Amino acid sequence: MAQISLTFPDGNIRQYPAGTTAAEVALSIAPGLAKKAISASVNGAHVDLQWPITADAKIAIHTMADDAQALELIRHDCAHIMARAVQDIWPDVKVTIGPVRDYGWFYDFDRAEPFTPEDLGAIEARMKQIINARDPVKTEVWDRARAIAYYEDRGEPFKVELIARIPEGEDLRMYWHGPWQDLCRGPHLAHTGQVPADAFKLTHVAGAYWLGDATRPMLQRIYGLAFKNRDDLKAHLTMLEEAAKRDHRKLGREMELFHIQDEAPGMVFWHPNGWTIYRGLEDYMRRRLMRAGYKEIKTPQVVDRVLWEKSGHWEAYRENMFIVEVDEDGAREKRINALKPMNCPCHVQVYNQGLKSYRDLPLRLAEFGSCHRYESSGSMHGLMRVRGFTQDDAHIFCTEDQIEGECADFLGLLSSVYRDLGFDKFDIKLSTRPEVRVGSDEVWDKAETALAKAIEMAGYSYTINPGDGAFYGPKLDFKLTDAIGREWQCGTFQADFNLPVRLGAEYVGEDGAKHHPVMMHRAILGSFERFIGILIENYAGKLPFWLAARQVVVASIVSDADPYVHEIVDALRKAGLRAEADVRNEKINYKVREHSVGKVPVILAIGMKEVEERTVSLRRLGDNITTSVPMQTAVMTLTAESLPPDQR
RNA sequence: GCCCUUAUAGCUCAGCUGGUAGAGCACCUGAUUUGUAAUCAGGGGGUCGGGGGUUCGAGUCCCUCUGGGGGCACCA
Repeated sequence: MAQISLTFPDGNIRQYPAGTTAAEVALSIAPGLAKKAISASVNGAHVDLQWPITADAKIAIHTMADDAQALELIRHDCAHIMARAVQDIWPDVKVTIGPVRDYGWFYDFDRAEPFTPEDLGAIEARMKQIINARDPVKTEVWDRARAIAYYEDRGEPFKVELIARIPEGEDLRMYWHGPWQDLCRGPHLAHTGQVPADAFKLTHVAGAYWLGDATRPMLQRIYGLAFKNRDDLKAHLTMLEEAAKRDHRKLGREMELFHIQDEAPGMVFWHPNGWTIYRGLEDYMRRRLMRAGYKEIKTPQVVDRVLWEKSGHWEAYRENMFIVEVDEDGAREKRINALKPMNCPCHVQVYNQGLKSYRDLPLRLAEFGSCHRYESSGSMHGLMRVRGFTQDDAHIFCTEDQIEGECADFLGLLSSVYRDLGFDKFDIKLSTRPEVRVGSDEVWDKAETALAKAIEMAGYSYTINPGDGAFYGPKLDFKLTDAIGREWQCGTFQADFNLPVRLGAEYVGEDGAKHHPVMMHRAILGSFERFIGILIENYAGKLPFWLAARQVVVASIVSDADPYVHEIVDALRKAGLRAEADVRNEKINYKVREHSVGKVPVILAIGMKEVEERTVSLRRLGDNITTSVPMQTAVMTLTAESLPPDQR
């Protein structure tokens, strides 16, 4: 039998007969390792222990100590065990697919009746029985005809369709968890008992389209979570509870920031507190943009459909536009307008006023543009996805040669803004030319290279999404990471070779001829609504002092202190701080609690001692220590702290 | 838009198998002048998201519309 040589992580090389399994390799090293082994990596591919190794390779044996591999196997086996449990209980349910995802897995089933929460309990119980049975996991490679015949015979049409979608020449692997069988590319654990019986949980049921295609049947998806041990599961559940406490919809109500009501779904009613935050953020962005050489403009919200037809939006996005009809006296036809879904066509109109020279470029037009999009009912979510929103939008009209410089400047601005707002980490994704596109290959080459080069020069790394660019140009997407590790796509920088041509934007070049500029669409926050939602969740409502709606509450302890309380509030307000007096007839405990719950960063408590000494008792949110400071010192300190980051 | 689910006082929630609604907080009034996360007492407040139906009778069952939530699809 032919020999193969396997290279271990420590550099050791050993010879084995071809077809040796990873289990046999582990046993050849040490019986202890064989016992602990759960899977192996062969040339970087994660495979199960039964996998025959047929050629020279690098190999690593994994144990439960290898988190990434262990969790993948546990979650993947959970998916199979759950599917088996479901078919044990309801034999007529059809199975489809069940991948590992996030902190667990899901599995999609075809079943006439949806699963109920009680069903989940029954499934969990059955899963535990399967785990405790320690059923062996077996695998075999089947040929297509046999696999198709098998599934047709068993009445599993989704599996038959899956097989048809697997490329010819690729092995079809069958897995058995005890008597239950599933088509799967693996890898899996050696027996069901290796899945910790107390470290998984079925969380919820949801509908999901077969193959993610809205024209295909809707399946019943069950989501589950799985970890290596009970404590990890508990820690994750606790984390989820913590995340729920940060929910901006909940905090938005508690902190009296905004509300949304039935008569205007997806539209925000900003309350005084919320609007203060909004304005703070807008003022900050305006200063940053002005400093970076942008010119602010304001364009109409209601625009005749003619413009949207010219820009191409009418054809592509009419379904998602709010239409405004006007019945003008004597007019044969109603005039049809649309609420603008985006600002760019209007910005081109501003650009088009007056003849532009190459000397005018780059021209950076910014707008806090109020846009409306008729988002589908199921997609709306608090502030995160709304129908009426305001972008920190701008369009840079420039030449192809200026793309790189503009991109570099934009990167500098974006990273600085994110840092100021408390986000130190963000990822960049470069999406390159799709199959269907406008513009010559030379222009695409130039633009893609310019974007990549600008990122590299700035010292950032990026990933490429090949073919994911818009038809009109390549783009960068920026995803920031929040305090609890969630990612939010906010910033974007997109080249557009199309719209300037469609809407006739031109400039006179050095050569005296007319050219179309490139238009760079760009945003840093994305939408103010959504970004404020992200800020609230990132800070769990405890916004930085400069953004907090109510910065200071001055609370009296006895009513004899009221005049002094008002004097302090006046002094703070005169210094530009957002301060309020609380002279209600309540105990200081009550006031401290209420304003702490309301996330007020600073509470000044005032009793007779403070009145006599002309001091304040200062307490910061989250601390339960108080310090006694002279009133004037407190005003000065807090004033300094209240400066936005760009003004310090 | 699709699947599931949900909609009871300002908020959070209770209301068994159908017989015309309760609690805590909030609010108002009074007492209390209080030292850093909820002082005590009293009071007002909802016809149960809208519409339709079944029934002698519906918050409670059915249909439908609207909104919310969890996902899927969508996201210029």
